[in-house]
Amino acid sequence: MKLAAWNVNSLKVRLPHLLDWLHLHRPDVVCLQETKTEDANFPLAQITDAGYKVVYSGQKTYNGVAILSLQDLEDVVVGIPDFEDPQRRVIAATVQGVRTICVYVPNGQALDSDKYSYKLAWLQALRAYVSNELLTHPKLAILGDYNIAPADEDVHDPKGWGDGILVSPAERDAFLQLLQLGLVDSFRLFEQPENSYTWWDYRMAAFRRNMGARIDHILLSDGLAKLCESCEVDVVPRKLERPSDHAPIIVTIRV
DNA sequence: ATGGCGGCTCGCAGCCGA
Repeated sequence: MKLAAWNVNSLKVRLPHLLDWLHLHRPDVVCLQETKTEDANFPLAQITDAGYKVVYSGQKTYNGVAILSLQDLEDVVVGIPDFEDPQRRVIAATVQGVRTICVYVPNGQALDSDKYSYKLAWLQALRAYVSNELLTHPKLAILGDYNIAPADEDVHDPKGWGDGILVSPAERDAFLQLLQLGLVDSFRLFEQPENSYTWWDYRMAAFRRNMGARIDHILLSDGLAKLCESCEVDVVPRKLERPSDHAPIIVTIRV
């Protein structure tokens, strides 16, 4: 079973890339972030024609998440229960017994911004949600854009990033607290190339120079982690014309 | 590095992303 996460930065613009990628890799489940698409405008026919079932929660301009699946999507939950949030950042569904939570964690903008406090509060709410989900779902995967680089090795220039957004101690602590619920960062289960990232700024030829950050993650419960056979970043779509600034990541689970 | 890019909006400039 292949599960993937991809921040597409506008589903409308990236639909051709996504469809090509679906046909090439045939992942069982794909979690999309930053669809930036209202539900009424979701490209349902194109996704369905590609052989995928899909659930989504979107809005105009910002945010928006979706889960695509070859098999049925059951017990769909939108948002974080008991957490008021007008921003469409979370959707969950069960596929073949795997509870799948698609997340688009707030960016935070800067440490002195209101958006940063929102990010930390949001992560706290996510933690409570996941903690509860683990009680009933031993096979749990949380896939998406976390907007957190967990360690210095996850940014191209740790000194340059300092304690800023994406790497600040409070954000990294929030990420660690998620792991401490009984989750693992699937990427680090395996030997990986040095300087592996999932996002590169559009500016400064950052991709060509591999000036990136690893901020997209697939966290697995212990029950899934022991069945996990691989985790890889696919940088190929980042090389296309008009790419998303994020690359997709894929895990393979033995089922 | 903090800008440069790119996507968005009842746009024609400014916000936001990361």
